[in-house]
This record gives sequence, structure tokens and C-alpha cells, in this order.
Amino acid sequence: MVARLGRAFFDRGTLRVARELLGARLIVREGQVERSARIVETEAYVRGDPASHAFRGPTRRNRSMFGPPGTLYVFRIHQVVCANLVTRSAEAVLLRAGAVEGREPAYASGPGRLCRALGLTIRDDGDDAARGGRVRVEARDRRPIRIVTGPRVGLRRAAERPLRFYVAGEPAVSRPRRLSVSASPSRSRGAAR
DNA sequence: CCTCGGATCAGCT
DNA sequence: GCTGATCCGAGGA
Repeated sequence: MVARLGRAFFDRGTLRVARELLGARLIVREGQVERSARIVETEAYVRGDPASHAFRGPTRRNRSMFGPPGTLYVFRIHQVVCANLVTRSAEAVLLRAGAVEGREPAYASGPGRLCRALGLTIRDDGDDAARGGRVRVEARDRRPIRIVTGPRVGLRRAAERPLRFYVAGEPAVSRPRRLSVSASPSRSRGAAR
């Protein structure tokens, strides 16, 4: 049995959570069916970050970002749904890509495609993934992964901040750009790629 | 009220 | 690489 990631996991620094979510499984229950994906790409949105939806304070749209750690913040942009997991202090981690599990493994490359693959909708906004309802997250296994850090994707403001993290060698990751390699979170600093 | 532009994606050059 | 779709939220007047 795999441990669900609970409140304590999300109630930590956002960069750390963003890195440690890599390899974790995002699971969405749909009646009797469960759809899941291994998370392979994340982005951090932090306090004082002009690109963060929480930057200008709470509104109806972003109120989930001010919820407890582990809250889902789901928003829509250009008719596309994207999902975040809230950490602390109105910071959050955007889930950008995943390896979808099932009889036909597939790659969901991009936050909109990931949500679509798992059936996440705007109705999931505000749900508590740490408590584990329709949506939950399970810890990754112990196999080491190599994490790459780089600039976030698709932003006009604060685009250069290295707040994107992804698993090296994963096909689902969005168009790779400039890279700087770091080690797996539970291991010591590793060799370069 | 009006205007602006976006944490995207698909499709085209 | 670039563009357009397409619409809603945010913010200013």
C-alpha cells in the first residue's frame, strides 16, 4: 500500500514540494474507475511572484490558492483547464505533464492535456487532495530520478525564474529549453547528465 | 461599462 | 518558428 501524500507533505516550501511531486502519482477517481498519471513536470508559483495568480490577492477565481496545503487550484485559460496543488502561504505547484498509466500508457504533455487525460475539470477546484477525495496524490517509489531545473513556460512576466522542474528523459515534458541539472530530492547531489 | 491580455493548444509556415 | 481561436476575469473609468 502506498502512502497518500497528506497535509504535511504540502505544508512545506513550494520549490521543495514542486521537486518532490516529480514521480508521484496523481489519481482521479471517476465512479469505479481510477485514472492516474506519474507527474513528470511541475512549476512553482511563489509569494511575490508577478506570474502567480495569487499575486494581487484573493479573488473569486483564485480563492483556492488561499486554501489549506493540498488544496486543488484548478483554473481555465483559453478554454483549457489547468491544475495546481497549493502548498503554503498562497503558493502553488502547477502540474504540467504526466505519464498516464493504464493498458495503453500515454504521455500528457502540457497542463491542459494532463487535466483532460485524467478527467480533471473546473469542478475539482477547491477540493482537498491532501485529505484524499476524488483526487489524491501518492508518493513516488524509491527509484532515483534526475531532476532538471529551468525557466517556466508560457509566461510574459517573471519568465526567466528557474521555477520549472522535470524528470530528465521523460518524453512528456514540454519543449525542453535551457537546462541545469540537479539531483533527485532524496539523494545527494548527482552527476551531470 | 469597456478594454486588455492570458500559468494553452492546435495547426500552419 | 508563428498565429489565431475564443472567452472570461481583472482592473480601470
